[in-house]
Amino acid sequence: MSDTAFPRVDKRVLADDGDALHFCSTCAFSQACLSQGMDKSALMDLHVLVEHVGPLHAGDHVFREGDPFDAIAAVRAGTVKTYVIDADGHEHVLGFHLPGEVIGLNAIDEAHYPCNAVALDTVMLCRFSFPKISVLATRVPGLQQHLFRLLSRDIGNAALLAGDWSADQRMAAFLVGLSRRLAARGFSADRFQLTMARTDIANYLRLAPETVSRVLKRFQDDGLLKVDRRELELVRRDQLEALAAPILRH
Amino acid sequence: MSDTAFPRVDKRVLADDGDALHFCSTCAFSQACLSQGMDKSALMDLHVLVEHVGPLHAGDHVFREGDPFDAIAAVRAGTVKTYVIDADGHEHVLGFHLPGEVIGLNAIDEAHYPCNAVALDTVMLCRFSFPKISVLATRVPGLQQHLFRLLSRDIGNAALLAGDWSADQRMAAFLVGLSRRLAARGFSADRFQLTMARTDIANYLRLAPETVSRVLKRFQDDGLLKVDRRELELVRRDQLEALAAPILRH
DNA sequence: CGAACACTTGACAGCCCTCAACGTGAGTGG
DNA sequence: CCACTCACGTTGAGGGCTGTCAAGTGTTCG
Repeated sequence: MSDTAFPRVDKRVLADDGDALHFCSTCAFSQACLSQGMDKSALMDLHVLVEHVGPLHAGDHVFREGDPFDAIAAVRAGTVKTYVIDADGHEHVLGFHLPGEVIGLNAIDEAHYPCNAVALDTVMLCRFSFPKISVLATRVPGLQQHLFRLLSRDIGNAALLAGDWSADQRMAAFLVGLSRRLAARGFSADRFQLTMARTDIANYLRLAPETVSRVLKRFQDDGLLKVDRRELELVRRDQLEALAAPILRH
Repeated sequence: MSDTAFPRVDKRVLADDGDALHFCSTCAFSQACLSQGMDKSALMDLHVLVEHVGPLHAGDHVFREGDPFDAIAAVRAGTVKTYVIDADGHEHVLGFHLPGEVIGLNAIDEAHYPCNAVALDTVMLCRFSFPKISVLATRVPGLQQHLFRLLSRDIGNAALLAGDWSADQRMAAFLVGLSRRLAARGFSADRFQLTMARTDIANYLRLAPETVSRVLKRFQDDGLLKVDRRELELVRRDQLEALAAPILRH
């Protein structure tokens, strides 16, 4: 049996935060609740539906490839890495998921998780039973629409790094993308911690770890950024944006 | 104004094929209708909803990047290529869409099509207004579930070619994938026509057109396949599958 | 028949991977 | 407090895959 947080029975449930109208302000569904006209009764239904899971610690798995799919989850705190191991034993990182982002959407089709998900630091999750949220979505059009949009967005995101970009472009796009997503959640856009190892970045960008090191060093030598271990400061955001522009497309 | 089939008013509507219970046997939604327990009344609703568009001819656009999104479409016949033009003017092919497959799903999030879609040969489409099919999906859980699965599947597909695979692996995965999809629609798995140019394949696999030529030639010299212009025969499917295995993953 | 286009073939170079060695910081036990 | 260990990260040298450039061939269409 996989030692994951989802299939296990003894998941830790925290029910102490938020009331019916203001719970999960950092949640991926809060915007849907507030803006798409979800009424008080629907909000209560979603509140009852959610299970708060965590804290998970670095190295803990949320789910593993092949686990039966029964729930999606919104990251509330920390970073989750999704990845697969290919036939040659090499790791491919599919994505890093920050607070407010949803994992598990790519499992709907096959009814099994097609990848692994692991916590990179201390992670808190909101778990949504997919059968239950689907039923709720039929009664709450705003929620259905939000799910459609989340799924649609992931299609675009998955295609972003598929191009044959240079190592510099990939690294710039990664850093700028990270910065934008952090900023959207209220974190600093110019100074932040890399929660993942160089090897993880390399496996995400499809580069060798050595190349990641070299590019970061060159970016620093060129004054584009300052990097100290996993501490990062974007100095010349404009130049990084310019490098990343063909990938991020806006 | 874009000269596309969707936004235009004068789309050709064909209502001559199929009755209420058997229409669109090649349609991407037929499985949903039949297997997910869609009742007769729901089927009628879907029948009323669909608009048959076409025939489009090679070079005709279904939609263009930036067009306002209002509908998804199932390919009924022919091949549709989706692509974007990057800041440097280079074309990136996002995918080739065969009969039974759905285009436009990646447009839901931004409410505008994020890419272009063009017919590679004579194409017939089933157009579904997205607002309307969404409403119908709230009444027909099987349809909602089918839409979720279609979206989820595209996330996985978009990630397939993202790895740093060799030219041989990419080409093998492309051919095997094409063969499987054609076979699933009742076409021959071992002999088929490439409906796209070498350049299109190259822009899809992120290779140079010259590399596509060279790999195809080498595959032919090694007895893996026979290729004559756009006519293709897979001779050693097992070896191609082996090459593609790490990418296709099953 | 000529032009445009798609495709093929060849020579060469560059980017990045591989392999190897070294440096560094955190945690551990003495 | 210090030596040790180990994972992580950096730096250097060399080579292979594939892109680029160029020229040539074949086909379609006006």
